[in-house]
Amino acid sequence: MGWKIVQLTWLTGLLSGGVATIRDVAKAAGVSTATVSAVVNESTFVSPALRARVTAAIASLDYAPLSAARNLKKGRSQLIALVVSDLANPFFARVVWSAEAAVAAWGYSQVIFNSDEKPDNERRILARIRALSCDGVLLVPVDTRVRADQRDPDGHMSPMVHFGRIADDGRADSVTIDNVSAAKQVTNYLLDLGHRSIATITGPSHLTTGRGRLKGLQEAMAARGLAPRPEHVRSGEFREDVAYSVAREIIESADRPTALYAASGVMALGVMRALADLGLRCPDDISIASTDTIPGIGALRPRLTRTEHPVTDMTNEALRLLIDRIARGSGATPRHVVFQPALILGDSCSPLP
Amino acid sequence: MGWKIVQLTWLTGLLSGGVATIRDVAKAAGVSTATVSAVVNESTFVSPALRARVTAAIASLDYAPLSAARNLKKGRSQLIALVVSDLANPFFARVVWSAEAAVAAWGYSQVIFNSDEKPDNERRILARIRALSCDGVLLVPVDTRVRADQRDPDGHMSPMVHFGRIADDGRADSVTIDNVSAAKQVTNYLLDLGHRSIATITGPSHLTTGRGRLKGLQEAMAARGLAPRPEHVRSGEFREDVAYSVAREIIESADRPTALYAASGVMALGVMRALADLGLRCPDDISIASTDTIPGIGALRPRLTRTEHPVTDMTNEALRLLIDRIARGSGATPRHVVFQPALILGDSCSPLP
DNA sequence: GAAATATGCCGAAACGATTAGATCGCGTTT
DNA sequence: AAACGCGATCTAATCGTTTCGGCATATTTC
Repeated sequence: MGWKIVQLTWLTGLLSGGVATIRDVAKAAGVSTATVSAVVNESTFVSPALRARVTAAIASLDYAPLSAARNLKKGRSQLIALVVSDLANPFFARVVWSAEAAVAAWGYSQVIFNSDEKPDNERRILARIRALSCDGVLLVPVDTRVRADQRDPDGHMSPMVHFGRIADDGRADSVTIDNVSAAKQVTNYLLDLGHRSIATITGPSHLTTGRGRLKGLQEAMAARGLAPRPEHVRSGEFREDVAYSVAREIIESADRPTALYAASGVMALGVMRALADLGLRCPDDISIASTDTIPGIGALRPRLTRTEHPVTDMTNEALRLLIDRIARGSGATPRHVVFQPALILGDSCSPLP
Repeated sequence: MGWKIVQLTWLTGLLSGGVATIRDVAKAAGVSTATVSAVVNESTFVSPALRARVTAAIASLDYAPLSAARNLKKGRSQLIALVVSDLANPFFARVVWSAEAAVAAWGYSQVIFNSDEKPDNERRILARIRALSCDGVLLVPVDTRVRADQRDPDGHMSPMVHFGRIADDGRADSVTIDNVSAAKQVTNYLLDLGHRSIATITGPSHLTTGRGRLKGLQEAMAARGLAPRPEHVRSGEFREDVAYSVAREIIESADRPTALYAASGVMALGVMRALADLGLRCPDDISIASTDTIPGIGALRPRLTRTEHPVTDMTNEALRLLIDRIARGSGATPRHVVFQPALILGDSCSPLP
């Protein structure tokens, strides 16, 4: 029972400055650091008696293992990086929200980065992520080029899943939405309503999201022997203000379309605002539909007809892939999971006589 | 010039498995690890010749210092935790966005947590933050009780700034909005329009935000010898669905108020949706005003009259306080910065005849 | 009852960086 | 010319944890 004596000494250890270390705990409990570690990590069997002493010591010292030290030894950081292309976009805010829960559920913590659609930022961020030695990366890619700098010396890539967009020639795992299908669903709905003059405000053509949604619209129209008028096809950043001004142009132009397809939620908002400012009514003057949604869209009248992304499912799946990739290494061939959007009918589109 | 020989050996070091370490670089450049460290950190003067060799070695080995090791030695993690109370709320999504930029500007990275307004979650998160040994915490507090577990052995608190709400008896630095003033500005505006029957849907009374906004409304009315009817004062979580159902109740009740003050942006959305569903028009049937906004509110018609928070300024200031606290330790007395909200006039309120 | 095998715990060497203190040249001063 | 100072670099200890190998002690096996 010699440990009762040393038990008195931990107080000095505690008072002598910083936070309690595993050595303080070991001393207080009268055991070795190996035993404390075993108790903390439940790695090997420890007798109930010692376990109790250690647990008590941990509690009284308010000890918590320092992750920096643990990470150094284990070579992991318990960190997963989420790099989104536009944090101001409610869609990605939603992703952050979903991802936080999923990441926490897997025992990791989530570091957030915003590339703001700028390749330079993306590069900086990826370097930073590497410096932090995050265990995995969830990336909404901005730069479509091959990202050689993210490859490790063996030529493999560090654990990374692309989200929402495909880049790097599909060499990374990815979770995306079927953009073509989304646009097709919306376009077919509009065509079924009798619309023939359909305009679209879509995203940048260098992104699979922008390209795919435009392609879907074109294919759906082509299937009925139609095509959008060139001046009715406009692409630009996925931003509310961009959509606002483009919508004004389109609507004020000589041949106003009868329907307008906005390729994202924030764009739809911009379009609606343009309409309101122009004193036009939807769907009486023009039908509006979109892909992707934004929170609070429920308060908007008319109710927007749109396709919605299963964001939570997509995020969970992305994280599953990432965890898997972390566990299994970079050997396996990349997997690409594509989700299907669902058409939500509102009353922002009216049939054409 | 003996280092040319060893230069050939770094390849073996590289091929022999993992990522390059500072020792590999040192060997490749024919210098000591101390010199490499000096070059990397620009801590002491290194001659141009050596610096060049080291830089070249770093580049060819694609070396990046392992933060886990660096953090262990330096006792810092380069991480700042942001704990928000509801990631689903666009207001906090906005905070995350602003904070990301500010945090990055200070050279830190941002770890996100969502307490979801649950004290238990908050406790878990704070423990996690401690384990990660984040250098600082930006916290939207949920639990108003004293957080003893966040105090270090000296009885001081770890660097932490409260955001949006005050808790822990104001022992931590804080950045908040003047909630009373916000509610007063809105209420006075409504009163000036002639409204006398003003209802409010406000936040939980245990939060300074909920309490303050109610207090502002009451004080503004009291200043004119008025008071809201008890059944017109409803408090609940800051959520869209809560506001929706409460709004329906209030509006469908016998004595419908002529104006309704929603204490937050999402609540205002819920109210607007309730109005739309009930087939009522704003401001003809009832005037609506709120505090705090949500992105995309610009598309909403009528334009909402509201007070807005200078979110970016608030976030920047919070981070400034936090950095300061990190640098200066926990000795200094806590500072509390209060921002003033601005009244934005829309057309969701009409004068009463 | 001795040998072989488990069991429970400890000692000490890593992990990869930083940094105080030691060392080594080399130009200045006296 | 000897002593000195100083700047540039290196050596080695250190941060707090995990973990491998070893060592008693307890249990089984013949």
